[in-house]
Amino acid sequence: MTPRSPRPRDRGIPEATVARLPVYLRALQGMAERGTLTVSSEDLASIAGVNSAKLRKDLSHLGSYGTRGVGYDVDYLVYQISRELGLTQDWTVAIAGVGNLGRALANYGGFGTRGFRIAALFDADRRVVGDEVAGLVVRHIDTLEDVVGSEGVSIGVIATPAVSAQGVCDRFVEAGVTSVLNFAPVVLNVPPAVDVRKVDLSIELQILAFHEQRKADGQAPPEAGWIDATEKT
Amino acid sequence: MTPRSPRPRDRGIPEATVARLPVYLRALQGMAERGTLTVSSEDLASIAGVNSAKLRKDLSHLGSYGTRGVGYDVDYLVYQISRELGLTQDWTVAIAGVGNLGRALANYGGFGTRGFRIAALFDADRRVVGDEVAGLVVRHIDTLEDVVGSEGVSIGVIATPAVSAQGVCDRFVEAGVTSVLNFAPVVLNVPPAVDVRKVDLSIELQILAFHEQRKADGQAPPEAGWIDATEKT
DNA sequence: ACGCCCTTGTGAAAGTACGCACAAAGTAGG
DNA sequence: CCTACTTTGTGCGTACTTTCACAAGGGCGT
Repeated sequence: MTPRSPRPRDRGIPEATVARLPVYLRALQGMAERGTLTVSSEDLASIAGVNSAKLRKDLSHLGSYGTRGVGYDVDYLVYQISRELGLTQDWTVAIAGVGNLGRALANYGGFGTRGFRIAALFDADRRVVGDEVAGLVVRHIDTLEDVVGSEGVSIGVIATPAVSAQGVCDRFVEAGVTSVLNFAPVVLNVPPAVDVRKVDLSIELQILAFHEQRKADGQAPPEAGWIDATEKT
Repeated sequence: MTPRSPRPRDRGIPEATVARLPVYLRALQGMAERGTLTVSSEDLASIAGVNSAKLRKDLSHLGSYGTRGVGYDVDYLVYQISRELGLTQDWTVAIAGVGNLGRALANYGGFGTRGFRIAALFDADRRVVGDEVAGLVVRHIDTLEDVVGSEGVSIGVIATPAVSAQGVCDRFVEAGVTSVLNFAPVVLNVPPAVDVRKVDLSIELQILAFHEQRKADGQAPPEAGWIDATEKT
């Protein structure tokens, strides 16, 4: 059954909306810094690069925070979106893998303007362990369980080589981490209660290549064509 | 109008499918290296972390490359997906911004197992210009136009600070680049003929935080609740 | 050559997402 | 107070995506 959940408001915000809220938030924070007090859906949408109707529908999922004829109060909207995204509390993050990517992440100042605290950096390479990166001492990966437990890490970032990723992920999960951000080019296996998001540099490039090829196809005369192996060897 | 496009095959592959093809490709390349000859949609789907019906429908957009009762020939499928993604030709890439992230990208060996050639690295900081990174000498950003032209760069990667991103993007576009991969946390403005893809580290973390909060909400008793500013000041 | 079994390819249904267009609601000016 | 103007919030049609379920096709053993 469960005809109506007993919750006051239907908290079912669409995934697509959730993915755009951080974009709106960043745009709004920029406006707030510049002293803008209110903004219309039209203006904010144009800055965020989306359709204004979509923006309004997205925001309507959080509640009716706009004023008709005027627009949205910038500061208030920043607060509401932050709250919805869970940025009014601090999340503790640990990064595994201190190569160039791990360093880039560790130094990514402010990390989305507050909300995230990097508590630890891990690496398996003894030559790196002990180094100071972004104000933190790199720890050996074997201390992962201890540190995750004592620091209360809830988000694990994997910036290791592909072969180590699943192993590190398992250790994160075992230690109690329930969200993982994966930069390694592998599909991670996790229990259903754990969220994984993947960022894959080469996948993005390949998608661009696909569209790039399309453009070239359209402009070139249809003669050439691909050398198509009709035979399977 | 335009009831049927005059093209031989309907080349309209859904965006959602294109985004998954690189994942399948990587899984298949791994199998090929391990000597696997054929694979069923069920098995490949499970490795790629998707539903098997979805996998089959995705592949069906490329053509009927499977054999009923048997599965797909791994090598053949690798070739077909590569071809569709445009990886049978080489794409020339330039990276702007040689901080930690730019270095990580430059050193990302093989870059999706061939298909992409990094032709140049640019930076505005004279202390970095002249350094050798990943076998390339870092050039000053002011040589961007010359190099993009002479090297035939078609994909530009932006790994600069946010403030410089739009400027660098404009220069890329002006120099003839038609695809941009943006790692800076800004929304880029480009002409319609240019493709932009965005990778944003902090957005991904914020999405994770949202879901993390959800989990916490469900488990905690409904008492606490947020301190909700009912008044708009 | 036949029939069984396996796996693909796809029609159809269900679920999401998008964007137009407009009524509702608020401001501002007289 | 009333009218004109602005901008939100949303109902609705359309398009895309996912998933189910099964008929069609092909290999393999006998």
